[in-house]
Amino acid sequence: MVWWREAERIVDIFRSKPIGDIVIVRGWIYRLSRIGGVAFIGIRDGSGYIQVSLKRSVAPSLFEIVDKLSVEDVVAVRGVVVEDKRAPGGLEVRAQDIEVISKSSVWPITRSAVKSIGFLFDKRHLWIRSPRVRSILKIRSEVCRLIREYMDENGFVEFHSPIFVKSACEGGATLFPVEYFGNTVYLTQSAQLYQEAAIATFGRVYTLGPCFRAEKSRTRKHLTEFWQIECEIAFADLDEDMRILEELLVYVCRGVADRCREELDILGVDFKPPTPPLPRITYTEALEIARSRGSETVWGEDFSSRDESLVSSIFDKPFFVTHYPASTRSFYHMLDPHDPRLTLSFDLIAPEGYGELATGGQRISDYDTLVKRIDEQRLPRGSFSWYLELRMYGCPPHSGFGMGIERLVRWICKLPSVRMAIPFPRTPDRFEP
RNA sequence: GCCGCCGUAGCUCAGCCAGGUAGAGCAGCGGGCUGUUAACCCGUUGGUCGUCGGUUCGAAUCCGACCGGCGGCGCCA
Repeated sequence: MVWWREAERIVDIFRSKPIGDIVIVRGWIYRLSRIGGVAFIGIRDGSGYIQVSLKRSVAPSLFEIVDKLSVEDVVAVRGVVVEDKRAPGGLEVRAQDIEVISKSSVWPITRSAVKSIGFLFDKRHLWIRSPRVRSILKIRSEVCRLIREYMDENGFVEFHSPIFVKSACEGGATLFPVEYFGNTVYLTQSAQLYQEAAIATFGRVYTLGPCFRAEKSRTRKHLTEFWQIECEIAFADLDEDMRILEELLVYVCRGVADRCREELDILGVDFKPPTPPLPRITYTEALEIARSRGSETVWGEDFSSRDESLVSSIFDKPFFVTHYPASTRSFYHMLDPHDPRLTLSFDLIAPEGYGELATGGQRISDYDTLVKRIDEQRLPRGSFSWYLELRMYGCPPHSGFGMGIERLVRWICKLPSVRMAIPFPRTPDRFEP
């Protein structure tokens, strides 16, 4: 058996600080420097980073191995843990034995490469090793974990909807067709319709998973494959819907601020979780704000991204815009009983121009009203037969929302683009690696 | 779908406007240095100038088409 079969996780060494003990660490070399008779090897094992040092005078034969090392070689090191203020983190391992487990070719991502976003995404399979990308992806993982924690603790059941679907969730939306044994099906763009079926089973359900949009959007807030947290809540009205989203968002943000200090630090981000309540304004009020600041958008049109920025600049935390006109929303939105031009809907918009994070609202529960809306939007009634049938077998008021994971991570981490917030981004022009 | 910008060494870029046989920094390689943190010092390898075509005695440089990338708008999570 090889001597490095068992090893300490680097994070555990920093936690327990076994000064004077002999430990084995193994991982990838992320930094190398040799100064005459002293060598320093920075090792990364996924859990953390630690420095190994070695003096020629102490171990001349080991030093010959070290002379041939290069960055990203995978090595195992056995040595003594010592405290040393000169080492990063104040601890280092004085090597007594080193074995090269796997050699690396010359690492292509050099210091100057950080300026070249295209090159970095071409090398995304390697770039994800960097501390910054690692931090973002770790925060993404924590965001998803916190979402599940919140949903699980608040009576929601995780519900998996199909990826292959027969028809669109929303009119006009562009779908990816897939050949399916002689039929054409599409990649899902939302779990919502299936969740509306599931509330009769569980009352409250959520789905955290991928969605697909075949839109040739060239922006920093769009991906063709993205993840969202969607949920559906039986008996909830618009206010209840927003209350849950607000609680969820605050829970996730506090959790990230609490559990991801190190990662936020590496990113240089001073993230302050928003304190509730989040502001709520109506579409009509938001439009007035945008128009008073130079927007030409007229009532009934959806906001442009400029409008969104104009309005968001007056807030320092995410805010709700509610009661969008029916002309801007999809067919399933409940119309406002007080003003049928409006829907019981909302968007959650991030400040500082990061744009829309989430969207949601109350759904139409009544069969005839839903049929009427489908016809008005000139959608094929047949495509929604099972969805309509839900209205025939007990359909209480219900609401839900969807929040984009990449958009949330982007806002938290202050990233220039959602492409940074997913391991392997898919855009119209990029689907590899 | 529309608009704009950019393709020269593994990476970042200069050279292009005023056409004359390809340059720097980093990375790599060789050497030196006993505490490096983006080390430093000396030396050195490396390029069908995105592709195809045109103009020209001569094209990285001028013109056209195409390909690839980046950014903005629209659409939206």
